[in-house]
Amino acid sequence: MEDVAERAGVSRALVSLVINGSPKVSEQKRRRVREAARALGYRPNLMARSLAQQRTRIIGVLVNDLRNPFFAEVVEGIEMAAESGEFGIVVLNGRRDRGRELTAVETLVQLQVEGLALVGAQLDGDDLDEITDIVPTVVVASDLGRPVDHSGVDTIVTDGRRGAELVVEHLASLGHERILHIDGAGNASAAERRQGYRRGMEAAGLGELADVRTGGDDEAAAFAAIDEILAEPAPPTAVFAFNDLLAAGVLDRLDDAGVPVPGGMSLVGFDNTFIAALHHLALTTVNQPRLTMGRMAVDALLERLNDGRDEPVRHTLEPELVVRGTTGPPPP
Amino acid sequence: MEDVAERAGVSRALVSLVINGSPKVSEQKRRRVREAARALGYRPNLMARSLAQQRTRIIGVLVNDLRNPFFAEVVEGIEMAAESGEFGIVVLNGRRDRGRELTAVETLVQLQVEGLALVGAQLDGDDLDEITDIVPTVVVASDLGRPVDHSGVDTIVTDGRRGAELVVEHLASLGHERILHIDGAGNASAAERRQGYRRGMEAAGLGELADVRTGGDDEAAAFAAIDEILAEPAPPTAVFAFNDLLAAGVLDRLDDAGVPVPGGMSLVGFDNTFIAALHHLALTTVNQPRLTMGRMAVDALLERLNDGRDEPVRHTLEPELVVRGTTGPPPP
DNA sequence: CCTTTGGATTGGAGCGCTTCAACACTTTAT
DNA sequence: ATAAAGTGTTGAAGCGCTCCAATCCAAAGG
Repeated sequence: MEDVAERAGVSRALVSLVINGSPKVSEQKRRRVREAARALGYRPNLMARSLAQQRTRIIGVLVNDLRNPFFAEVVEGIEMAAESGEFGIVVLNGRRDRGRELTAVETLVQLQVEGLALVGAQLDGDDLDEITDIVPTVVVASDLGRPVDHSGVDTIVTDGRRGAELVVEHLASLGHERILHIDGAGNASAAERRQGYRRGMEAAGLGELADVRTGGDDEAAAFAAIDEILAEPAPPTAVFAFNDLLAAGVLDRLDDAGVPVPGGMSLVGFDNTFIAALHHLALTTVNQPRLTMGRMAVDALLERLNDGRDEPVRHTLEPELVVRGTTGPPPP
Repeated sequence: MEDVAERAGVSRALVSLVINGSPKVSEQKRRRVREAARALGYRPNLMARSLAQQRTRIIGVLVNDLRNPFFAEVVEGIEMAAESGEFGIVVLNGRRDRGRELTAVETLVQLQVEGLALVGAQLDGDDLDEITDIVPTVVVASDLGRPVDHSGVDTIVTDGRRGAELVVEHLASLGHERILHIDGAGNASAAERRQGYRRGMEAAGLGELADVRTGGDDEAAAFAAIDEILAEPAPPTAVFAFNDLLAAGVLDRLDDAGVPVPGGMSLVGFDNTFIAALHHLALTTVNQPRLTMGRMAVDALLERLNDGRDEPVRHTLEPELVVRGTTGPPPP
């Protein structure tokens, strides 16, 4: 910067003004500074700028698992919204490991991000106790354990309970009774969907038959559960899997075992990722508006940052059942 | 930091030493500083630290498209390797837009990243002219236009030419002659695969029948091309798609049109993403070792950063044909 | 006893930028 | 003509940290 100033015959302060597009700089000097900067290949140092300016214009994003297309799309939504709000984002990947999530959040805070978006994070309220009154936080696609007492935290979720209920209603209306749920284990939104499943079963008068097996959040997690149920005397006629990835694993395993879908078994996923839409899978699933969720997350942060809102906000989006080819009437 | 120092009854310098784990601090003061830091909820400011230290220990990653599981996994490989090399990464998403890629690279440079990894980037040598002698750069899963004259750039690729040849060999050996390639349009590695396809066709004595249509890099891009060829008098008996996502789109469209696969048409993808492995797709494809590519990319950067290497290096990994269920003999 | 030695601690300069009060120079109003 | 009100520009302080040279202190050596 020094060099640019010298070459343009002005002060460092003036260079700063030009770089930041201040209106009160004469056209002539502006041109000269621009030219000098180009000639010297000058690039402002973002670290120094942030330090001096006491703000970074960065939103930190912690994502549960980048390989899951669902999360990847939420992140894209966040990115697009951040961009139009003149913010950059830094994405850190928890890679399905809670410990890593914790250190990632710490890193983001130290990076002085102005807002924090946790996408599908496994962290709970206690983990975030200190954090949330340092930096505005929004939790997307999952939920903290204790909803109300974190006034610094906003929440954007699809109603997983309702989503699960829709699934059960759909299956029950097709005539299914033994409907099994393979859950998301410790996953962030697993509890909610389990709960919705149970309620749905009860509402359908099938409370007695409710049965939940431990799954996880990727294809492999489904294998054990499927092997198990197929070995039982009275296997279910329908399976509701925690998410699309898991459902894909179920589908593979059923295929291995020679069980036709939906002829021998109906199957439903969750998320409506692009995988579900592939004709050869044609997975019945529950849609979550991913881009919208991302956008709303950023909006929530921006309201705090720009408009000074300070009470927590919670947006619950409506899930939507998407019926495709993996559900049908139970076998006779 | 000031406050911590005061509370612990030491100087700011000593606090710095403790935070950075210097060995020459008495056990007693170390404890007192630690305690004061905890009590005050002190968090070091990474920006200030980087500025003072004149290094960030950050590797910048620019990725073509986060929604493509192939790239997402390469990034995971990079992340894991960076972590064990004591580096952090900052991921920016080009979202399939070359202009955005350009500004993303600029942002990363201004962020003072110590190394730059471009994953599937569309940028070419000219775009990177200035950049590469500011910061060590590695190009992964794609290729710059001019290979040799960028001494600051390393390259990690799977041999796309060979991969495409393998595909054609496979199809030809099954008896196919009218083998069509739906390409990746302007995509980074599209040219290479086109070339391999052409070579393969010639080697198989099918040079005359070589036919390339414009595709893209996601499912939707395939639709027009498929509609087009199905309307022709002598449609191909096999399609080689630029990547798995595109192949999935092809599969859907063929399904719509009632063309059985592989009975009526054989289909091959590229990348061997998890989608290809789904039983219901069972896509024949070409494997790229994604995690390995990510790791090698970081290794290349680290060699420059830590060991001072300064000649360019190029690692070409061997692709591997993965035969699944979408290829078979041509219809009679 | 004084000097060395070496480990522990500190003051202060400096990293590259922003920003604010102060200044210099024009233009306009009086 | 002079004061008032802009316009452009600049010097210098300060952002939160690191790190070097200087200092301090206690133990060891002469």
